[in-house]
Amino acid sequence: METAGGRKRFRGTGLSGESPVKLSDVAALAGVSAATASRALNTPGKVSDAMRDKVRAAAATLGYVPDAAARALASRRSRTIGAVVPTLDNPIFAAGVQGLETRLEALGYALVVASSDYRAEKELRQTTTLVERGVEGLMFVGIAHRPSLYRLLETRGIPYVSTWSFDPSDPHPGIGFDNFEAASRMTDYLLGLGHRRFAMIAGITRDNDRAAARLAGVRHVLAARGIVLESRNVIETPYGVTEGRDAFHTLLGGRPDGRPTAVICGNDLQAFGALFEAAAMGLDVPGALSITGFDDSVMSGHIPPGLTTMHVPTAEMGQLAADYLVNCIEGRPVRAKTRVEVRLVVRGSSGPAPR
Amino acid sequence: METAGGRKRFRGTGLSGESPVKLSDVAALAGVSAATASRALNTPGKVSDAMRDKVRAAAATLGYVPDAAARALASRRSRTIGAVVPTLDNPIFAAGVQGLETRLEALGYALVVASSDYRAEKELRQTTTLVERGVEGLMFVGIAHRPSLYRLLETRGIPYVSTWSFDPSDPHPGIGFDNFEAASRMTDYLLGLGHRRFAMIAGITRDNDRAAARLAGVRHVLAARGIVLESRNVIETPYGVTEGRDAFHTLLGGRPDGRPTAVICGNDLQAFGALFEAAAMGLDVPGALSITGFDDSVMSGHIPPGLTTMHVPTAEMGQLAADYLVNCIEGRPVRAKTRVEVRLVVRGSSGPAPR
DNA sequence: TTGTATGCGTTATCAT
DNA sequence: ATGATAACGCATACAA
Repeated sequence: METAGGRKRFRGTGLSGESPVKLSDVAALAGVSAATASRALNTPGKVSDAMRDKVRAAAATLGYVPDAAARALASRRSRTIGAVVPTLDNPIFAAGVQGLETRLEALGYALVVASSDYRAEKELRQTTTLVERGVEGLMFVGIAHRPSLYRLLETRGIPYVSTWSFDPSDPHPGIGFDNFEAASRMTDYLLGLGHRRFAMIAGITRDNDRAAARLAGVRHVLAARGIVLESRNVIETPYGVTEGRDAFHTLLGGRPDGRPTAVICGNDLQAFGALFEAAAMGLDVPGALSITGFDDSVMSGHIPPGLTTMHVPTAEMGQLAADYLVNCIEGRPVRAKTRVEVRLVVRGSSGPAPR
Repeated sequence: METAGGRKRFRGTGLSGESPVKLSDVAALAGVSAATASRALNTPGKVSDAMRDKVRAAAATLGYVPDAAARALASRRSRTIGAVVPTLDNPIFAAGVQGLETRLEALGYALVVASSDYRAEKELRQTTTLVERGVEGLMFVGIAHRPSLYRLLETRGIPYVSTWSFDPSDPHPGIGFDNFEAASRMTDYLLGLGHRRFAMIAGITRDNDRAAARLAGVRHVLAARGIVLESRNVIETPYGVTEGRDAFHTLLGGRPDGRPTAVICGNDLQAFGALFEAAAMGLDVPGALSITGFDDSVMSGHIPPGLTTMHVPTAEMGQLAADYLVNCIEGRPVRAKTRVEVRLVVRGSSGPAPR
């Protein structure tokens, strides 16, 4: 099966040759068997010191780079984990992925990312391709996933974690916080300030349990006080500054009386938009009304008058996700559900209700 | 070589069994050979329609998921490309990665990301691990890389592109713009407004050609007009709002006379910081001085009084990088160097120099 | 069009 | 401690 004339060339893609130096070459140069070379490189403890050095030297001089595919096939380990996030365009998720990557890197794992565009269906597809690609663990955002996603993972015994949401009643592993409770806390805070007329600029709740829980949390607390969040005072719109701005305008425009005195936003971007539009409309914040955000992104503390928001430890969740997954993979004990701390950060955008 | 009693169990990591359904199982169920099953799944055109359907049905009922490692080993194709960026914490890079991922997804490739933390040494390490992991192409940010990085890639014939920088004299493939020229243009604009006293808040120039080129561009244009950018008027600091704010304070603080009338920032985050600090210091922008940014991030158009900045098509660069790499990999013709358009966006933060 | 046989580079199992 | 050798699951050149 030898091509006439010698070695077969690898030119599968018409590109110049990839490094043909394989483990057996290293072994040959070192004058040992491939098995020993493999051991010397991967489990140095299992060979003599002289052996180890000899093989390492040979590998170095040859510029040997192991083939991950072959290694994965033989060992059934890819040392790769996947993350499926709504989008990296939201800095909040980007930060989480950064935290995940940093930790994984330290643990010797690579990270492959895919985006779902906030759609459960696409999330499922992306997950499938990641699984095909042999990831050993997966991180998701939120807990609202297609049932078949869980089936796929559980069938194959692939560890996974949801982040951003913590729900004791959810049977799946997760690292996050209770969005409902956090939103409730925010609402309580505003009620304590004397606000009674509320509006909410929420994220799109479909396929997004965080957005839904935040809206529900606000509704719940208000209802408990006998305050109904009328539908005309709730706008669902994508997370974004422009969207927040438009929503705020719609909410407050042409309604001199009965205006809300507190506008709760589903995330900081929307809140920034609300803040900007309020300024454009000549509405004093927090004098005429209070505006709050969610996530505590970098700008929150800087934008005048400072955005009252809920701090979320995004990078930490990513890091914890990395630890959780790697521990699972490597057979160490893990806690299936971890709750992270969120913290209400009061800044200038909120204040006592105008009387 | 059959373990007594039957099938061997895969329990390499102590986890529950991964899907034992392999291509040969599908083939068996369909009553064909593995080769045909492979063809039916991967190159449907090469088998009869009946065959195709039969195999697909079998694969579906068995829940077959191909093993990427085996496939990669046999085909010498991983259908994975890598990206090494300074950090995803900078939304600008996150957006680029998002553009890359979206396009790759459409092209049937997966993306593995790694971060360099703005350090060339780490970038090299990360690249090496990505290469070991079998990526077929690589995207980088900037053109200042370790020489051995290029050697590694060229030795193995792995396609790569740099983004964010365009330098005709650089012999490597790239998609980006001329940071020097862009910074020059910004400076020209300010000169045209009558400014003569300049300061710059630059990014850390070490290992960062973009930051260095932007600073150099400003210096060059000013020098051509006989204006020297004194060192006390230049601060190198990490990209960030707080850093920009601090730098601005240092630059403008305790110097009532001879103050710069134009502060050019290396990126938008720094410019936001400058803007906020100016407000805090009671300095009117653009009345007392002009402030400019770079990148045109989402907030630029919203933050009062609007940030004059250089628009950079981040997502587009990511998308073009995807196209470039995939075309290389699949043997299609490519243009090694692509220049993208940047555009000066004039907003409220800049205006005529105070007399 | 379909089947057969081999090889991909590494790890792991068994001897020695 | 080291060596021989069989998987690992799939793709592909070649034969039919």
